[in-house]
Amino acid sequence: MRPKDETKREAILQSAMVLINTYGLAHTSISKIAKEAGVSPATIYIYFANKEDLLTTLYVEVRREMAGAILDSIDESLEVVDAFRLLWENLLAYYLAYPDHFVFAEQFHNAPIVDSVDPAEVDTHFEPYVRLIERGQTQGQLKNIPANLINAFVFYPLTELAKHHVKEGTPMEDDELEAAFDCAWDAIRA
Amino acid sequence: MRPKDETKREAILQSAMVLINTYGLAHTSISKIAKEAGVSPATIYIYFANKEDLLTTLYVEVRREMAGAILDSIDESLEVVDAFRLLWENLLAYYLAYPDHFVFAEQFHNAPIVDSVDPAEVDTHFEPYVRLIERGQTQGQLKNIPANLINAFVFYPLTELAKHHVKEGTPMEDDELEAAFDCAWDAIRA
Amino acid sequence: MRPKDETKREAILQSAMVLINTYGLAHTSISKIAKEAGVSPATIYIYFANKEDLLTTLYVEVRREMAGAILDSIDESLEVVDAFRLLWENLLAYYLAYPDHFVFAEQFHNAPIVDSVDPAEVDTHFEPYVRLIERGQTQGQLKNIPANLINAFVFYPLTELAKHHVKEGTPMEDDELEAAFDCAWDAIRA
Amino acid sequence: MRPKDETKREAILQSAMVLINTYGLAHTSISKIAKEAGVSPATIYIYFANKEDLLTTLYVEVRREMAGAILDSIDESLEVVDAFRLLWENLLAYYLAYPDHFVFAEQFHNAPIVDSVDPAEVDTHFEPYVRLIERGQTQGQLKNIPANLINAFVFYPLTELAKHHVKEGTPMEDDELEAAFDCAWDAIRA
DNA sequence: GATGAATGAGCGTTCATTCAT
DNA sequence: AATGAATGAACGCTCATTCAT
Repeated sequence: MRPKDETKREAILQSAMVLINTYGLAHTSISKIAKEAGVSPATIYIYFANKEDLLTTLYVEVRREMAGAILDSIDESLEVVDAFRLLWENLLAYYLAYPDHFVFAEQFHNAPIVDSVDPAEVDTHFEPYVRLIERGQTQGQLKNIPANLINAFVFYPLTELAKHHVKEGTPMEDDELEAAFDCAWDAIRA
Repeated sequence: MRPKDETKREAILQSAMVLINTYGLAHTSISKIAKEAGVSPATIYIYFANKEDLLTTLYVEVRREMAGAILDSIDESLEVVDAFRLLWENLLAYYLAYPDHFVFAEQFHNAPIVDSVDPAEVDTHFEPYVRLIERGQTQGQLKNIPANLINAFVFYPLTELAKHHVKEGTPMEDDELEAAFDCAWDAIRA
Repeated sequence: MRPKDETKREAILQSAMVLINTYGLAHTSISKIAKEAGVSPATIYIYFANKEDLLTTLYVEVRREMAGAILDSIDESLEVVDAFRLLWENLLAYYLAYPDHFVFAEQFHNAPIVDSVDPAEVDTHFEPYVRLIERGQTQGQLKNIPANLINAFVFYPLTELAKHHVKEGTPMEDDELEAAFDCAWDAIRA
Repeated sequence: MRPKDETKREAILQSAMVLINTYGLAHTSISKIAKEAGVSPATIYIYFANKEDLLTTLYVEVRREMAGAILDSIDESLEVVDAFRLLWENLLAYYLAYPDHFVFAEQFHNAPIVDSVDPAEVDTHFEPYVRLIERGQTQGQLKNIPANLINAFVFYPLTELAKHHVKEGTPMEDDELEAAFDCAWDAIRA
């Protein structure tokens, strides 16, 4: 049977994310999530098979949303550098709108539990990004290096910057964003 | 009276790190650490005030060791680019020798518990690195951008690469290292 | 959902009282209470916030029951001496029926934990007794002394006698009861 | 071998009493007593066989001191009523000087652990008191009732009054003492 | 005699999960 | 679908006691 109340499901996921960001995976229990979401602990088991399922589902959905927000406006007609630039700005806009998503994704990504997520489930959504890199390399605009290296100089530095500003509660200034993009682009351009 | 057994303290810290890397902060309990270390749970409380103290102590010590291994051979007589290059190689050597340290530090760094560590306790040990950046900027070899930006393009990408290879169990090839350094240097050089 | 099982709550309170009377406050743990009551330790926390809440609740309920049993039949139409005599007999009957209550109340009353009970919660139920003393003093049948002094010569001696007989397992003979009442009345009468 | 440092033994007993009066038997551990007394937990086991031995020893010594302070000045040349009056004043003086002793003795006396004390060890010291009662009864000044009844109207009421004033931190006024003695004497005199 | 180190057992409490309604 | 009741297992931590010096 299909669950009735979609808002309840969302409340559970959202509460889990907030608690995990605030107190950590280790101190976030089902009953606390239930209380925060305003439902019974038992209700959570109607929407998710168990705690791990809840957490990994949350991670996959967050990653999917992030990928969509960042990549949806990227298309093959754009110059590679402009595509990267757009991607960069999308990422920034997203982090401003949903800082929680970044913080959660980073925590989860660095915990062993991430291994219980099928990488394909996440990777699929980043497919346009992979194609962008391939195009940049074929066209000679990007260094001819493994994709994960490109990754390491595009996503992680910005993610790190974003996290830093979220934590400090300070906004990211335009010129810092500009400088950061220059660094990233210098790092990977041919 | 019996003197404190320093090897016991080390066994506790080491066991904690291994378990946290394997099962995560959330699934690493005092009694599991004790069992892994071959001591009684009560013994842990002779060496550490409580679980948080144990974890933060572990983090600070790991960071200190990392800083030492990476920075000790850096001195002011080196050209800036050579200093960065040396630092890069030190980092790689360290990660090959102590991959656990990287994995643990990343997990801890991305969990909320990191906020209970006094940043100064960690930052002090990276002071030589900060001075290196300043020198590079005064001498015009580095971009004139905030230190945390430089950071974001030097440490995090390599850390990320290192983590990736640790997880996959694959070695990092010389040419990948070379390519990665080129990216990093291109990112930050003036 | 399942409704709360009131018999379970009672079993917990009763088990706590029995164990405390037998082994003392210091040696009565939640898990022992749970075992004695035939429930899980966790179940106790459905009915009580924590151990202290369980103990103080037990004390207040015991005191309330004692007050009811002793004072309910006292009314203002009785002569003061007859009222005291009736109270005396009620007390005796109650101690014969529920010796555990006396023993527990005394142990609790003499332990520092009693300070965490709001005195008002207990005192309210002894209000008729306070009024009886006031009446006896206004009518000139009782000595004009503070209420706690009257108390000290009415309740505590009998309580002590009752405890003594409970402990020894001997019954209180009619003539001892008679003699005891005479002492008490001689102590407080004008 | 005889323990060397008598002050250490006293410090342990005194610390135990203070902690038990403040936090209760249930929350007073050997290691807390040791810390309060400024010794090692292991040292306590040089002076006492185990925790129970420490506690019962403390109780017996407190009772002995109380008996001595109260009864030493009583001798057979005194009129019975004067003897009771003197005893009364001694008791008051003692409670003013050592309120802790009263509070501890009452707590211990009402806990099941008291059963592990040989009553004879305590009763011996109250022998003069028992003889006083016998004399009073033979001479016809006291009611002809069991000794424990006399007890119940002499010691417990005053003890209760004393405890009350200790807890409230208020002094006992002369006239209250006077009134209390009158009550007690009226209770037991022939 | 005196100590701090060391411990297995137990503490009060919360956990993830299931049950009964 | 949704709930609060219920639980055995596990949590972080402290216990009374002993060990090694």
